[in-house]
Amino acid sequence: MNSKKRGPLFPSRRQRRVERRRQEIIAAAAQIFAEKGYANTTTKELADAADMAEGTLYNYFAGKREILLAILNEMCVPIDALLQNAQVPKSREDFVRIVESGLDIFVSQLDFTRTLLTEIWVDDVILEDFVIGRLQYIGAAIQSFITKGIEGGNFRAMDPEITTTMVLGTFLALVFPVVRGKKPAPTSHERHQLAQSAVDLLLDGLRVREN
Amino acid sequence: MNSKKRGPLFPSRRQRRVERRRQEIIAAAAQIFAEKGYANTTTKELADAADMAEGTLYNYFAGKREILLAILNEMCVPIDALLQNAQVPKSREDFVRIVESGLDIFVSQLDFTRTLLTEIWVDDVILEDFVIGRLQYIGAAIQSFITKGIEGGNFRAMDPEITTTMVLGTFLALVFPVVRGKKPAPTSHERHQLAQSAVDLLLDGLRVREN
Amino acid sequence: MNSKKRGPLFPSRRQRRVERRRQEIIAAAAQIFAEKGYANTTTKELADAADMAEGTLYNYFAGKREILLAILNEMCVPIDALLQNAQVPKSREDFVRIVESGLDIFVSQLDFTRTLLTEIWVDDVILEDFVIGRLQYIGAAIQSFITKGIEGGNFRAMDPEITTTMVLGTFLALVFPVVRGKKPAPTSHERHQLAQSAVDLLLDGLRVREN
Amino acid sequence: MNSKKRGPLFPSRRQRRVERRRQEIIAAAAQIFAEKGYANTTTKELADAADMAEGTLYNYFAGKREILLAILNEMCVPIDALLQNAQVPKSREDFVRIVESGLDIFVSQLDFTRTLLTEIWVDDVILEDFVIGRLQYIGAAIQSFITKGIEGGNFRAMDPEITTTMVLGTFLALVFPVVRGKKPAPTSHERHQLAQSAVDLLLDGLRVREN
DNA sequence: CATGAATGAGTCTTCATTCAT
DNA sequence: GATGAATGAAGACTCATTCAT
Repeated sequence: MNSKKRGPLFPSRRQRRVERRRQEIIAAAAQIFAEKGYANTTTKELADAADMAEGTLYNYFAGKREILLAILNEMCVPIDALLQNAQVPKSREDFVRIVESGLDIFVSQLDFTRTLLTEIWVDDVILEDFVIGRLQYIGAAIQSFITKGIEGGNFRAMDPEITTTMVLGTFLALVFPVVRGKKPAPTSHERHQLAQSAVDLLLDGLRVREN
Repeated sequence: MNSKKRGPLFPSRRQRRVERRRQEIIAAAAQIFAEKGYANTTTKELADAADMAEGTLYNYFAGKREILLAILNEMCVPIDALLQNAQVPKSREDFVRIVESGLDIFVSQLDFTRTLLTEIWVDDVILEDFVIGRLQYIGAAIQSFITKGIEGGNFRAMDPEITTTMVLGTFLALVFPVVRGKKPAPTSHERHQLAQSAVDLLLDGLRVREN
Repeated sequence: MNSKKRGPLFPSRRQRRVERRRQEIIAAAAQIFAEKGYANTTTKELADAADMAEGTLYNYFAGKREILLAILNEMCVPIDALLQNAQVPKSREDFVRIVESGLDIFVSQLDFTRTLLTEIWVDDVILEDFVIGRLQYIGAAIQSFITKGIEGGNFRAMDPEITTTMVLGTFLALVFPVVRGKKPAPTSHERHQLAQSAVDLLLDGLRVREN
Repeated sequence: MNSKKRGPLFPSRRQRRVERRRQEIIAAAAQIFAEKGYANTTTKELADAADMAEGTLYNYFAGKREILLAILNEMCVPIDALLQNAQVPKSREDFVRIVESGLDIFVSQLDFTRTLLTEIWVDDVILEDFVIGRLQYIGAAIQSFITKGIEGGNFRAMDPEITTTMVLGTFLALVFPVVRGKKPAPTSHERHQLAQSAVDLLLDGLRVREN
């Protein structure tokens, strides 16, 4: 068996080294991309940030764009894990927990987040490959949650789509100032409170219950 | 009176022609910038889109970046008009009307909107000059609205900041799919309904009133 | 007879107007060329300096280069007059007078002088057409002057060529700081003294006559 | 000791290679600049002359202008060496030797000389940085030489300034035709004779000593 | 594998000249 | 004749990618 092309289950020492190097590049690149945007970043800057020569980058990635795609793939790993594990929420606590987990992910890898949020406005492929499917998945989950609530007599008969939009938008708006460096990243505790407030507001609204 | 340098109230024929030409360039450029982003757009493409030679652009703008800034300035005119005229909402209807007006503006100049939303992730100057001040203004207005509601006993004592975030985020999330061409622009009627739903959801929440 | 193309002896009113306009352009252009050099001057600057639109220049000159050539032609008129009138000097006074006249010409049209002196280092055609012939003419005159002096027993048997070089070089070095704005233009009186000193030095040298 | 950043005393192989390449570029560029002048030379021409791609130039110089400045700096090295070593001349032989050395320098790097002489008419910075100081230094030395001669009773009481001008001008006029390709570069022997003749003429003048 | 010099297509910008008004 | 907007070729400079060492 060719030791150079063993599968990922038993990576050779070299393969592990390669993988480590790729991670270093990805981390360094995410930071620069986050600061200046993909198009305004030169491969020289990437190489410097990763502390290697420009040519070396090309031993690990086919080109600048592949580094970007690798960053976004990397970022999707924890997100997809969350999406897979998360059940459709059955209680307010469930809901809070999921929102909080999302915040955790986005905040714990701010550079990746900003890189993604920057590119989706410009790059159709990225939007398609990394965002749309997941948004639809999330949207479906939320809608299912709402629909069940309506059927169970707990929720008013709101348009599920606008509700979904509201949840996602709130999420985005929470992240934006942090990503743009206009607010410090919230601590773990603050993230919990943010998630609670947001879910609370979503469920019960602003107005006083008159009864 | 010197007809060549009349003020803006009585623009000479030449000045009107220049202004018209600038508008043509701005409109054409906004479309391209929206499609590909500022950094990925060449001046050649701008010129082609405006149906003129590359050099001609420079008779009307000092450079590529000035075209971008002109676009954003242009976009801010109706926004600022709305912000100036809008009173702090006193009723649900007020609130709906303002949200609806905002949607009107963003949707009626989608290219400008997308150009702005694309650049704020990357360009600190643009974020600072075109967005932050206005967001603070809007945020202050919303907070004032909420605070009054709380004082009047109509609103629950929510953190005004998270509420503001929710409003703005919802707004952003409503616009995003349209800007990215994933949804058709809503009709005037749809915009009204969207505004109503969003305000309704914000005020009363998702849950059934139990009384 | 075609009144539009009458010869120069009886210029029509229009032709005089054209000539006047050309002179205005030439004077304005010489100033700019002197300041920034031909290559660094734009036609826009020429037009502004001549207080007309860019296109108008082309009604009077075939192009930017023709303006330059016209300047140099203009400058040659008084020079050629001097060269034609000046006799081979017969006395020290003759010599002083000629040098002084040369200084007069160069100083009285400094912009033209600087323009010429700037371009001869770069432009072979200009060097050939405007300078070389005249230098040779001057050189021949000086040599004739020297040769006669030698024959008459008044001058030592110096190599006439080096002497010519010395005269011309002195002339150039006198003009340089003025042209470059490092010294004010000498007054008429100063020019006379300069000419006297230079001729004196040339004739009798630096050393004390020991007899 | 870090072999990559050793000082100039022990340049690493890389540093030597870089320096060699810079010298190649400088030599090639000086030739082109001399032929066409700085402003009329394109970076493409520079690259072709140096037998490399346009972009490669920018690995060694920050821009076109830096190449020009490097040329002039290069040219100043031997000049400054001469100026530092040369004593104020005490004898005719001293004087001849210095003039001859100057001719050697200018003639041995004709392209540099022409480049310099071309730009000083147009470029104030270059005039200031590369010429004026050195001219003043030379002028002061000549004046000192003359003053001493006057005090020692050997020289007539000429205005030292005009004498300085004459020396420098002669020098310039000697160089001009060679620089402009109108005369072949003088051989070493000819340079010696030129220097002798010039100094001789300067000291004793043209006229026969009558005693 | 690492390096970084070399490459040259591509970018933004300038400007001499033309031409419709 | 006068104007100045339009033109587009050309220029200085950048940068992703390649490849010899």
